[in-house]
Amino acid sequence: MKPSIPKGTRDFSSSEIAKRRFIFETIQEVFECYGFEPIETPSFENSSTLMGKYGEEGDRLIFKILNSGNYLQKVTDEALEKKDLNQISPKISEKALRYDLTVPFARYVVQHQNELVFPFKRYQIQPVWRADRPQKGRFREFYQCDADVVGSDSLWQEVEFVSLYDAVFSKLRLDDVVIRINNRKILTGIAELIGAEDKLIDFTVALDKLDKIGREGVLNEMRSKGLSEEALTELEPVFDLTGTNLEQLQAMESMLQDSEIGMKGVEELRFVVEKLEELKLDSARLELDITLARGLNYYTGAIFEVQTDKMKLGSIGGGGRYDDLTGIFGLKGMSGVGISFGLDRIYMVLEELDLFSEDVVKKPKALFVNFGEKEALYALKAIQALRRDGVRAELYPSSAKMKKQMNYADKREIHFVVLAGEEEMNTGKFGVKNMRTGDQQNCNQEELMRLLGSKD
RNA sequence: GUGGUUGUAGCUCAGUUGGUUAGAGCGCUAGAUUGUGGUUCUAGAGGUCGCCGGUUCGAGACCGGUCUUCCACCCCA
Repeated sequence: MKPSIPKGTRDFSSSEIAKRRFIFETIQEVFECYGFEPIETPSFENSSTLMGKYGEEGDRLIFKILNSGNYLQKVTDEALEKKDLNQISPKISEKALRYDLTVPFARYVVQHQNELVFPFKRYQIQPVWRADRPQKGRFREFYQCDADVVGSDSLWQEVEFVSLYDAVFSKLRLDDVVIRINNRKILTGIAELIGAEDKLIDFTVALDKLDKIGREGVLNEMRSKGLSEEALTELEPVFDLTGTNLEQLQAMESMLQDSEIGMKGVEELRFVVEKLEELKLDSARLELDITLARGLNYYTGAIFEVQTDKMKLGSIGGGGRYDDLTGIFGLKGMSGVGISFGLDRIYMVLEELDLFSEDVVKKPKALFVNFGEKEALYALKAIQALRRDGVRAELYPSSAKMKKQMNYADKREIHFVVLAGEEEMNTGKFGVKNMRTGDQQNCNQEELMRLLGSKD
């Protein structure tokens, strides 16, 4: 049997782990700096918790877990005969793998509402699974790093999240990141204005594709979804928006005069944009984009999407406000807003741009050559002392040929090889070879500690 | 879910209109070098050609199916 792993999953080498950890730690540090506290939820939930929360498309992409035991027991012969999946699926599968972190979080908030202090700020860094077809930057198992606040409808939270995005990407030295921002209320307002409220989802999904399929493409898609020519004509000004964020908002304001919800959206966006102009971003750019829609249908206010033009890849982060996410689990009137970082895509970008510094990968500092039982014991005494000082040191496990041991050190890129044979033992010395320069010197244990204990 | 693409040694890949025993580079193991890695030289090991079926006297090559890789769409981080 040829060993393999499932489609869309990956093994990680130690150097990849080191780099991934660096990203995790950076994000985690910033999350905590902004006052978020960690939680974790199970990797699988009851199907009923997840199903129906991500739209029809989402349901298809949820990994369902087959019941244990005789999972066909509850299925009627009739349903089986007809191969009626909608009937069979819920009977044979009652659990499903986590599809994102937001819905489990909503469940968590409702379930633990009495123990939480609101506004509740949590972050969560865990893998999620999607039964998607893998392609560039798209995996079936990947990590999301989420931070959300529930129990506050303050727009300052939106301001904080944009600032948080900026802080993380600045720390990762990934500059020229674009944070696109929009507000669902504006989209609703536009739909209202052109008389397409009932087709809000189709409308926003089509509009979102503007940069991909162009103006005509968008109009065609809207036509095919049943929007009237009249509506499309009224939409024209949206495509012609230009100028700064505030100028565009100005234009939207005059356009949405007759839509109460639209005006609310403009007002909200203006608040966020204005405050961030005062506060200044470090390296990211905040860009108002009226065409930004994002598929998830629970967003009701601000929506964010983070992209980098340094690499052709989907978004590396996204988020938004949802006024009633916990409502479906029975807790009404709880507004939440949150953002997510796509770790795996950020990794790809940093790798592509060669932004990982070399020292994220921790190599052992010293390998002691094994010359035999007595010498090995002598070496291990020094190794123990080094380890107490936090120096990564080890002994070659067997007294193999010198060439083999040296070769081993070389391949693992170990900085120093320490040689202590009979002669060194008798004089209490150690031969230390620097594998990068090839220099070799004799020293006593004290000097050895100083040499290997130093930075690099 | 739709369309395309890929699969030959551990890795990267050659392999002619179908024709004997399927190759190269790198890597690996050993030796040259019994206390010194990288460089060099020599020798060696390593392949049911993704899998199943079909066409043929004969298939790594052609046909069908299936799995896999990567890419695009849908959708998304």
